[in-house]
This record gives sequence, C-alpha cells and structure tokens, in this order.
Amino acid sequence: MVVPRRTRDDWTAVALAALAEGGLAAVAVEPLAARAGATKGSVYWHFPTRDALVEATLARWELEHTEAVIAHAEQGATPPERLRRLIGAVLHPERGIDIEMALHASLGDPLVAAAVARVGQRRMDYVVTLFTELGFTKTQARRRAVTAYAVYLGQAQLHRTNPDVAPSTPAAKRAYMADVMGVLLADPGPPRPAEADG
Amino acid sequence: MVVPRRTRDDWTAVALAALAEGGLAAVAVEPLAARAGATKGSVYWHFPTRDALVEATLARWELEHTEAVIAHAEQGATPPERLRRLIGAVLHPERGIDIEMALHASLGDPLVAAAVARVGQRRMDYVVTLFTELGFTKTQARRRAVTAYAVYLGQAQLHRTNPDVAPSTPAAKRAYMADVMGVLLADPGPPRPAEADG
DNA sequence: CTCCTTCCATACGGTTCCGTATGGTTCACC
DNA sequence: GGTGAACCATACGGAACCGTATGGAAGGAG
Repeated sequence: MVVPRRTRDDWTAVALAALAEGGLAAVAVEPLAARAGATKGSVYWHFPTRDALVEATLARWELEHTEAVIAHAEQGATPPERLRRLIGAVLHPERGIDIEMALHASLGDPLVAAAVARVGQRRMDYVVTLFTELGFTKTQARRRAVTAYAVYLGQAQLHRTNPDVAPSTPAAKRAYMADVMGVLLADPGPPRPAEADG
Repeated sequence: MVVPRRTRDDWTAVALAALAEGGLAAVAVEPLAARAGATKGSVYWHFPTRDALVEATLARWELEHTEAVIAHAEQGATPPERLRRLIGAVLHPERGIDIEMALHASLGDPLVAAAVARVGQRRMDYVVTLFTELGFTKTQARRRAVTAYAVYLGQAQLHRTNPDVAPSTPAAKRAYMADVMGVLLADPGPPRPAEADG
C-alpha cells in the first residue's frame, strides 16, 4: 500500500479550494485533513499552527492572483481596451473570484485584512496609471480609479447576492459593458485648482 | 435585587449590535447572553433555536434598514439630488453600514443570503425608477442602476479594505461626488433596438 | 396569601475545532 | 540491512458553542 506524502504546497492548494467553497471558516485543520485523506498529524508537521497555514495560503494567493487581473487587462492593446478587459473580467468569472469574495467576507481576520489591503492597493495603483494613460490628470485619474475599482468590487458582490439583475445574454453583456465604458471614460470637468486630493 | 426582564426585541437589539461588531459569528447565544448580563436560559425561552434568533434579527434589520437608504435619498428635491444623496450615503457612514457589510460577509448562511437578496432587489428597483425619472429609457435605466448600485457596494467595500484611497477631506469628498455624479449621469448612446435586456 | 404563568439560572451532554504527545512507518544513504 | 530523519496516524485534553432539562424566582389574578 503506497502512502501518499504531502508537501506544504499540497496543503495550501487544498486550503485554497476550501476557501473558495466555504470561506475562511472552512480552512480548518481537521476538515482539511479529512478532505485530503490524511489526518491533522500531517498538517501540524508542515505548519506549526493553523494561522501559519492560513498565512501561507494567503501568501500563495497573493502571488498567484494579485497580478492575475492586471495581467489579464494588460493583454489589451490600447488603454481603453485594457480598462474594458479589467471591468469585464467580473462578467466572465474565473476560479479566482470565488477566493477573492471569500476573503472579502473574512476581513475580520487580521491576516486576511492585510493581504486584501495589499492586493487592493496594488490594483488601485494600476488603475490609476491606466486612467493617466487615458489622458486624465493625476487627481482626476485617482478619482476615476476609485470609481472603477468600486464598480469592479460592487459588480462581483452584486453578482453573488442578486445574480438576476446582472446582464446574462452575450448581447446584454456587451451592451452593459459599452455603457460602463462610456460612463467611466466620461469627460471630467476642467480641473479646479482649489480642489484638494485627500 | 431587581432582576431585569428581557423581551424578544431586547435580544434582537443585542444581536444587531453584536452583528455590527463581530459579524454573524458573534451572534452566538452564550456570548450574547453574557453581553446582556443574562444566561442562555433567557434566550432559549424567547427563541426555540439560534437560527430563530438570527431570523428575527434579520427581519428587524430588513424592517428598519431596508428603506433607510431609500428614505434618505428621497429627502432630495430633484432626481439628481436624490441620486447624489444615495451614492453619497457611503461617504457619511451611519451605524447601518456596519451591519450591512457584516451581512454581506456572511452570505454563506442561507437566511442571510435571502434577506440580503430581498433588500438588494428592493433597492435596485428604486434606483431604476430614479434613473427613469432622470429621463433614461427602461433598458438604459436598468443598466445604469446596476452600475450605480455596484458603485455604492464597491465604495463601502473599498472603504473597509483600503480606507486610505477614499477621499477624506470635505473638499475632496465634494469633488469626488461631483465626478461620480457626472459619470453616472453621462449620456448613453442612442438606444439600438436590437439590444436585448437580460 | 395562594396559585399559576412567565421568565430565567444552573447544570449537563454533545459537537467541532485547536493544539500536543507519542509512537509508528517510510525513505535516503551509507 | 541498519540508522536517522522525514512524515504521518492515533489518542488525548481543552475551549467554545448548541441545545435540553429542571428547579426556582417574580409578578399578576383571584
């Protein structure tokens, strides 16, 4: 009888799967071990504590998925096309979005909050550069980036709570995307110098 | 020694407070009882089970907070002003937003998911009428309503994960709001009859 | 004052998870 | 083929929570 050995990465992989399905609470040592056909003994050999497992899992997610949205957007040729791919990513959900929503639902955990904050900052920075490339001033770009990223997050959320309100048919999706693009690229008023930026 | 008696509403009030602070997980019978200076005996007299307590708490929240955002918006004189008040509500957070975010973080619970879906539907309906009043066609209004509500949700989320990116000073808030308004009210293209609405 | 209902505290058993201890198995390498 | 390290199963104690059982205190009706 060949007994399968596990590595650290095996456990973080199982943890990511559990995270996507059942949220952070599902990343529990004993259920995870059962899921992997092993026992706690293995987990506690590879990780000193459950928090360490969570931390390693988050680190892996950051590595693999932080840049995923950005990389996807960067496949667009022009800045507007890149923005389009960014916003449209929500309408064509991949596996990563489940994990992301699960993490947003577990901001009570300090480790999760820190990871999500880092990823959010990184993406915001990218979207700011995107709007800068689109001809917005720095201040204007920052404002639009907040709105654009909020649309991204809100869309994902809305898709979970009220899937019926989201456009479903390809034609509807295309029309909706066109509208969102028009909205986000709307001409800002002339920059009033008095305005602060905080 | 006068012993304080508790009512059903007392317990849902305590549950709402715990919900705002610690999420659904904090709505646990024993900690709640300790918080209220009582014991489980009282809770299990007023409610047959913990789920019943959660359900009653959600029902109360729906009653008291579903229409809160709408009522706040309806204080605006004109449709644009109403939209402005709706979106701006996130920038001036009241106590309700904590509970709402906590519930959005606990969509894994079926009771919570149902309540949040009902509230979301109700609000979406309202925003659609808002955009209709603003002169949009039904199809256009639906699209803009999705975007507007997504901005609302995403803003709230972003405020929790990356509070630094949100505008902080009153001047910056005003400028940001003006930009968001301009964005959401941007003229849609002419309605192409071929477009579906799913 | 008495009695009955309402309300609550205490005590208990059961479940699920965390973390530790300990002994056994597998593998590399000599 | 023996030895030490890597890997894992089993068994245990403890904490937090759910739900039940039961006895008792508080307050109104008579």
